[in-house]
Amino acid sequence: MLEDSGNHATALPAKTPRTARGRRTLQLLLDAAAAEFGEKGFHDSSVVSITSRAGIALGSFYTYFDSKDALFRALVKHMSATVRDQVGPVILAAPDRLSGEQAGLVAFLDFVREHKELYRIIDEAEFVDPASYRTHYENTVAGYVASLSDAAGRGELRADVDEVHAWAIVGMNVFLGLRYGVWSEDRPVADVAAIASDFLRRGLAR
Amino acid sequence: MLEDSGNHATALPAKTPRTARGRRTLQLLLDAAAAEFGEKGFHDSSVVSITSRAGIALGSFYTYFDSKDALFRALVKHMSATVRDQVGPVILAAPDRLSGEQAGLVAFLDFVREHKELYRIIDEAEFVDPASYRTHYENTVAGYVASLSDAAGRGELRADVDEVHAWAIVGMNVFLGLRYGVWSEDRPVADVAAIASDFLRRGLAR
DNA sequence: TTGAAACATGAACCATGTTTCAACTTCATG
DNA sequence: CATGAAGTTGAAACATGGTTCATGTTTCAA
Repeated sequence: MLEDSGNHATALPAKTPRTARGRRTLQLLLDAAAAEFGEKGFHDSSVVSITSRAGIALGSFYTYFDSKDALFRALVKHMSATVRDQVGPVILAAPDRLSGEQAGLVAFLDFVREHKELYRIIDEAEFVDPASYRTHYENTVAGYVASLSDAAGRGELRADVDEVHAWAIVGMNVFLGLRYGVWSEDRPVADVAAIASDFLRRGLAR
Repeated sequence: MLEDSGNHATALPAKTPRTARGRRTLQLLLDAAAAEFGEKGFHDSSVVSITSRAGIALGSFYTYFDSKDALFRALVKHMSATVRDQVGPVILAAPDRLSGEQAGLVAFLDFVREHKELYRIIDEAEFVDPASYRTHYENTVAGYVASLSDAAGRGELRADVDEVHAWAIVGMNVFLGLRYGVWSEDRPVADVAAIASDFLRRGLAR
């Protein structure tokens, strides 16, 4: 999925508001930006349009962010963390890694359907902020490698699990999210997850 | 992989050159654009920079393309077709679908390592030309669904292959290409393909 | 109540980059 | 080798949109 283990701290904007009014304005800005970037992408979005959508003045933007780039980066980290917080616990709660993966995929697809702007934003980070894009996936995969190794150690799956498997699974999940979450909802989330999970179960069986 | 079955015809620029000089200039432009877009992405690339890299005058650009967008679109279709032409035959030449997939992945990873700009360009199409991005992958998957069904019909793999499998495989290949083709060459192409292929073989076995 | 810090405003500034165009050169062909 | 079509040129027109700033308003602790 899309969770990573990046530091939460730097996800906050450089200029933390000190009053209730400030916090409200910041939230308006973040919501407007998520909608704007999700609809039009980074470059076709403008600070003018974001602030007008948020119902605040153009100049106020720079009270909260140093630049349009900084806002985008903050948003990427924020969404990245949100997905992780939504999906991570579901995987952990399962009795074993493989059924956890299935439950996690369900949670992920549900989340994506509720937040279709996720992909536009995360994917565009490849161009706006390449380093964090790469880090995002490397962290995600690192998490998979660790938990797959653990599961292998417990005898839940084949002993020779490899980093290649982890990248394959992440790629699979990302594309299933794009197709069955963002582009169309023509198949029930549970069905997609069941097929993917069965595929994975066989592929990783002892 | 990234091949699609889109029409070759529209991949050509609107203004086809009529002389040898024209064809040479067009090629200079396409090469310069691939390098430029690959390095800087669509928005940080400029027509000025592309033409200067190609060693031609700014104004000449509009002899060959109606706009910067049109050039980008032409390039996406061109690269898309190139990958398909490189990988497709390799898959076809194999004795069965599963070993074809392994050989195809090897060919794909080799190609990506030689053309690291591929991802920057194809992926950015999601923002510059969303319709063709989606079409690209839908066509790719449609090809997979067809050939997997055929293979299932021949008894090479499980009878209940689904579109979900195809999306999973495509996602897997895309991410393996990104990680082991573009980002790092720390593992031999053959090893990556062998692991992925074994994974797939088990997942799709009868 | 008060004053200093936080926040809000939007016109103006500024940098960048796409596209046009009219004058010019090279090419292909009868 | 003459002629029109194809291709070339780069300065200038044009458009866009990020960022700054001087001024005004609101908040909140003392």
